[in-house]
Amino acid sequence: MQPPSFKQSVEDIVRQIPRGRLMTYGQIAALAGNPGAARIVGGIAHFGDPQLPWHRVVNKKGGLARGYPGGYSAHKRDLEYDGLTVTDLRLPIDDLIWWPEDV
DNA sequence: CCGTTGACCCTTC
DNA sequence: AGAAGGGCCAACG
Repeated sequence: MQPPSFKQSVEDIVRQIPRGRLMTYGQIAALAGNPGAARIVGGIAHFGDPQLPWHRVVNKKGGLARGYPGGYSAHKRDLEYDGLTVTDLRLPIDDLIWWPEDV
């Protein structure tokens, strides 16, 4: 059987991000088998499955997503709904970053 | 098949 | 500390 497409892998990973935890685009890309394809993850975020918790995906700086529908406010609100605290459009990713292995 | 695109990342000024 | 540029690679038309 053929390996799942990159897009498929990314969506599968995002789906597993637990509430209150975060992952970076580059991190997801690497787990999906393509380190460096962080931009692709962003593209999937925009055109991929809207049901997935994309609000738990942030960039390496811990900053909110640029093209998030509704803007930073919407993204921030969704994160706070997960119990997180957003300060100045940024997050303490060092403490919130999550890896599937942490399960 | 080829060119363009992008919710990024890294190095450098 | 912030701004600018180049690189990266799959998806899409």
